[in-house]
Amino acid sequence: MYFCISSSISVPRVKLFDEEKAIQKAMELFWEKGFQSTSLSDLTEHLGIGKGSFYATFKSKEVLFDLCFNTYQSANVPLIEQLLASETDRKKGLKKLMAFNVDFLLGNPSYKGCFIANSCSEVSEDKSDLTTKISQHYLELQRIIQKYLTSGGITSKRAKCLAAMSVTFLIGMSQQSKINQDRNSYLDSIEEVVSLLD
Amino acid sequence: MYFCISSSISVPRVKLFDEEKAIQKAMELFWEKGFQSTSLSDLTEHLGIGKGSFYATFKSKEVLFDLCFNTYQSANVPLIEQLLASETDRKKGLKKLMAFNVDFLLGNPSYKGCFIANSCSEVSEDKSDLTTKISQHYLELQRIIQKYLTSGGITSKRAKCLAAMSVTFLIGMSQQSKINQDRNSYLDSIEEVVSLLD
DNA sequence: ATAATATTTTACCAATCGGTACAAATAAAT
DNA sequence: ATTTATTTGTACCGATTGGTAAAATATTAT
Repeated sequence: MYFCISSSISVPRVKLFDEEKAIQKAMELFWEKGFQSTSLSDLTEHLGIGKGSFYATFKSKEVLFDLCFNTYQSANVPLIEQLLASETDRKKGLKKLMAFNVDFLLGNPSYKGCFIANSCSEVSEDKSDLTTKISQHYLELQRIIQKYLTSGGITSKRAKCLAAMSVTFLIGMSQQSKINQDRNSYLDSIEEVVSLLD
Repeated sequence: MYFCISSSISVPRVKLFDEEKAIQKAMELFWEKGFQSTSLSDLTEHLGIGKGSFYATFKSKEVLFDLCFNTYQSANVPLIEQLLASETDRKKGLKKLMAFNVDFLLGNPSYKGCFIANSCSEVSEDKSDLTTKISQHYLELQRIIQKYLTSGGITSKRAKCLAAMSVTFLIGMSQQSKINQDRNSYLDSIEEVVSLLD
């Protein structure tokens, strides 16, 4: 005698596309075109899936954008920390970070700036959550740089100012890189900025 | 004896709305929302005119945007030149320019950054003319600052670097101001930047 | 093979997009 | 007041927007 409690459970077909890779692709598209200018058609076409699959896996365009934001952020922050940790000389470290940013911005020919810096242009009165996410990202970035400088012997107050200034400068390069791709000019500017650590 | 060639010329009604003021209003709207996110309905509603009048006076949304760009630019460049000219001490002058920019960015509660810096986010592969316009604006701004510094005794090479760095920093503040309105933080950063002139 | 179940495609939704055509309204000159 | 030129508001255009519903498809367990 069997106690067969709802025995007929069938496991159906598995997902045919890799969700992680889809987010990655979506991120690249949002990165290149921005949130507003990226249409559902753009997304489904670029991801190679239909609308039904899109809304079945990601609830909406905004939710997917949020996922992309998180993906970008969680990939870049450790990169920055690691980059700074690899250089004990504080001036060289900050310079390396900024030069890396230039390579990052001018590396691919699409000139799409930085995903998060670009997102500053997508904020509106009804997207306060995005605003806070961006804000917190830059606060974290500033905190990382500040900590790096203070641990190098710079006073806390000055390190905070220099870190804030660096973040602003990095954002500036991100935005300006869409217009001006003069690599040497950026490197010269960086040289000036880091000379503040002399 | 008269030579009356086509005598029956009637002068019709005059325009009912001030085109200049309309451009001004449109500029504020584009400034606040960006080009893409500003719809024709937004424009006609905000300008208080119908669609017919809109396309009769301005050929298209893009043409109007171009007019707004020119208006903004031709209003701001002289302001910057005048501001620098009013201060002989170079460090104080640069500081005044940047502090003015902070006031400008944080002055109104809409947090809409700088019209031109915002426009960097509107460029796409089919808008190369906008790209060049923005590029030329920043080159001019850089040239103004560079000239200001060289005439103050700074070497040409260094003045160029400092000017480029200043422009990047100004763009950074413009973009960041949409997210972070910590006025004192910006002022501290400015203090660091201008200390390069010591 | 068949049943079960998740996925994907297709068709469709109302709303809005930028832009056009045209008739009604209006003001100046006669 | 009529004519004339021009601007104006209204209606409308096809295309596209983000999003939904359900039918069709594919895959696995039985």
